[in-house]
Amino acid sequence: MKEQYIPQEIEKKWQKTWEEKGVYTTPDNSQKPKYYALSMFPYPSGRLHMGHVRNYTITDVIARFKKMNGYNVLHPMGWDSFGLPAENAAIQSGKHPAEWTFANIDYMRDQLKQLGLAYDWGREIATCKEDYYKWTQWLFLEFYKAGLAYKKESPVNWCEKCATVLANEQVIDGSCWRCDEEVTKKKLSQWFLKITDYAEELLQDLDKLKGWPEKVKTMQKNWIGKSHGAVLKFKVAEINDMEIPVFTTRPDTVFGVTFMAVSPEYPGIEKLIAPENKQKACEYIENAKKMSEMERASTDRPKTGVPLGTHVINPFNGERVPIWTGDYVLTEYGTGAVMGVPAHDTRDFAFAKKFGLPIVQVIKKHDEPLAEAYTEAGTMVNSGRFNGLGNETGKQEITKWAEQNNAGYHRVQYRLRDWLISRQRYWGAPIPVIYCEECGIIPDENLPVRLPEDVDFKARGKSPVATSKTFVHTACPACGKDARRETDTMDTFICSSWYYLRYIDPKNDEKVFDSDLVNKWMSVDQYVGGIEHAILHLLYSRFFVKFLRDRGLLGFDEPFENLLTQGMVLKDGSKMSKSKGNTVDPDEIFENYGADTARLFILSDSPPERDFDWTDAGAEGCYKFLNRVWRLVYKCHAELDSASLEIPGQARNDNPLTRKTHMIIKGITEDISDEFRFNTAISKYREFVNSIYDYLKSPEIDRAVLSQAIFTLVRVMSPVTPHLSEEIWSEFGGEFSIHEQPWPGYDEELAKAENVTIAIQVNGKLRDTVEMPLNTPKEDVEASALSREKIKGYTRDKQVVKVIVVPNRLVNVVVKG
RNA sequence: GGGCGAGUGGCGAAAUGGUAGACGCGCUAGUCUUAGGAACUAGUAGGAGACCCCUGUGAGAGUUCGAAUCUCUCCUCGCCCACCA
Repeated sequence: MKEQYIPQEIEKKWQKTWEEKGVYTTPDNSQKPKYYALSMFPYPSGRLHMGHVRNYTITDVIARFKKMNGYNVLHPMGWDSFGLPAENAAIQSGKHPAEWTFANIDYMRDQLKQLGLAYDWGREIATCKEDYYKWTQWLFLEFYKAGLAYKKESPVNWCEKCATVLANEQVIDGSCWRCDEEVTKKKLSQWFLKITDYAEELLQDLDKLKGWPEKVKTMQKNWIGKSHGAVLKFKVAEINDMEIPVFTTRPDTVFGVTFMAVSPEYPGIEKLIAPENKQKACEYIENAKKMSEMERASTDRPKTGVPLGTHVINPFNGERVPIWTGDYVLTEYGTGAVMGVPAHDTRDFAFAKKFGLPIVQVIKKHDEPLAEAYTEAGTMVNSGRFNGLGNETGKQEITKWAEQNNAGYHRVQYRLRDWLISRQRYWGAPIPVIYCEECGIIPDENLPVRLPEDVDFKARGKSPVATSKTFVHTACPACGKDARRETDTMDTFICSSWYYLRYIDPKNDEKVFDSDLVNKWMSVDQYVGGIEHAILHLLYSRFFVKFLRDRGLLGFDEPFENLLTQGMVLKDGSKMSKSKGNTVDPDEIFENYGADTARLFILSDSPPERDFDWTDAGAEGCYKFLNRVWRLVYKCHAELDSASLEIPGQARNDNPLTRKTHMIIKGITEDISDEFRFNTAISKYREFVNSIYDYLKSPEIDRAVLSQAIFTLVRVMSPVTPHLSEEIWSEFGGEFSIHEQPWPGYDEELAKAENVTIAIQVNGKLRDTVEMPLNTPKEDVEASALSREKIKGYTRDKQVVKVIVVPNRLVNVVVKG
């Protein structure tokens, strides 16, 4: 054995050997129970960052641990490789997006290999490759055939900088999720997926996801945004046969309506404008259109609006109230119109105050006059026959009356909108449809519909695909006449909504995947990734699985059984970013310390869910620890006995190091299997190393005990530091590979200390401690505690009221006087 | 404005009703050394200091024999959502 720990040498060596021997190739047919460990696959941006390192190390340790615990583990990796940066790089450098993307993939794959990740590379996929996007297109057609993919003209989110539309989920604070440009509204004809058909199930099934963080479930729940209420219909006074339906969650307040407000984009709003209000109203509507999402959405902006000069009739009391338009009313939610109840809605209150509209209180709890909108529960007043009802009962009674009198109906409303999937970009999967003058929209079954090469990447406002001379014009598959292809591509989130299914059957060129095989492997037992995907990717993937189940392709409801959302990697207390100049380059760490140090450190200081602060000193410290382990093994390598490679047996239980060995195995096993507490598991590595060093100082050393301790150490370390462990293991004749050995077991009895320290409290304050054998009977513990000199000092002249004994832990003597 | 999470040494953190600060970083002193940012030994919550002792987990109250942990009120920070009727 070498005296020096040289990670760069041993890591390269073992990476090569593992690959050659196919240690991480996952068989589909195995007697062992399956375990699917999955990291969120990366966008091939150029090189790995520390967030990737953390994500993939966490999953890797889980995968290795499960494998050692007898599972047939599937742990694949691939590339979310369509997307805008490749296209921007093409514009800047003149390289084709594919060239840029594949170069990045090659570099990053190499980095992943250097990290020593146990991937089955035979299952690698890239969403930008034909053999993958062919099936993305096929899935689109499934949606189309099921009537869940449709084209519609509507106001959509537009990012000028990216020159494309965005889904609602991709608009963050009124800005583009990718480039931060302010998002504007544009009216365009676009493709949508009808995710709203699954709103209720997506909401209900959150309850099934016991292994998901509450936080993520809450975020999805809020995003889906289910609310119960009623649609109430108000007739327009001036126009026969025209009515304005409103959605409200507070039908109980309908007697408090003092105005009606419609959004500036309300369909048919022109008809509602009286001639004398025309100029002002049109001006206001025009203005609203020009405003950005950001401005529109701002809550601290004062309410604005103009009266249209027409009125509606309240079906409940026959009152005539004016119709206004105001940009606080959202076009896309509910019916695009609201009934104004200033007394019981804060927004309506602000609106009414500003424009001097009446405020009529109809829900009452106390007798004080209203200084602001009263939104709590109470009793109905000023509400005709409904007076005196509690407002919850009132909601039902009002809705019932509306239904009986054709004035409205109960309604469940969701906030979730359909998923806008068209993108006016090149580097994505083309939407496989053809437009024919005669036949209309015809799905193109001749897949893949390949991306053309003859395009102008600098095209703005339309997809670069549309500039291709060879792509656009085609023959209609139905009638053979001239037709044109759809030139938009799909949102890349479509590609990432099903990739975990393709890993299971990555080479299938007959089908999207073999359903039996997928049903066998799914669902993903442990999914690991960043919280930033809490809504977007995770919601879309759940939707895909439910849809594919309904198409008969899948036999389960949810893709991800357990979800771990890892925290960010920080440096000096803030998020690593190029602009702040506080990034750490994984390559540098590999070069200076090796992958095992990087892996050890990124897991060691914080639990995986929490943010992790990268410090150079901490990385250095982990490197020193691995050197310390190496030195320990080197120091006693002549003593080590390869007959003791097996799991420590029950012999020599009188030896404290044997007990420690069993205790450590138990502790680490529990830390990792319960909640992936790698940080506390790693602290036990150190504790164990310290104990072994201490043992070396004892006058007599038992070779078998020492050997068992050291071989146990490298085995429990092997998921975290695979190279170092393999090296030491093989050095002493351990069977190849250490990663194919079973996880060490332990003996419950031996994993307990012989003696325990019992704390002695008086009135809850610690006063003394006493060593006692494990499981000493209560009476003996009590007697010995009371006989201690120090305790006698506290009980003298006082009355002992009671004595509480917690076995193997403490004694609390309660005294009075 | 709403929702969720967190607040413990100089720092990362342990402990989820039972001895607060495991393990580590940093720091202090020492050993070895030409020297050391290497290794090893000892120490390290604050106060007081030979020992005993007192105080201490954001603030305050409560439940309990016993609270970092449970309950209530408040403060601070972080994240998510946000004119959703």
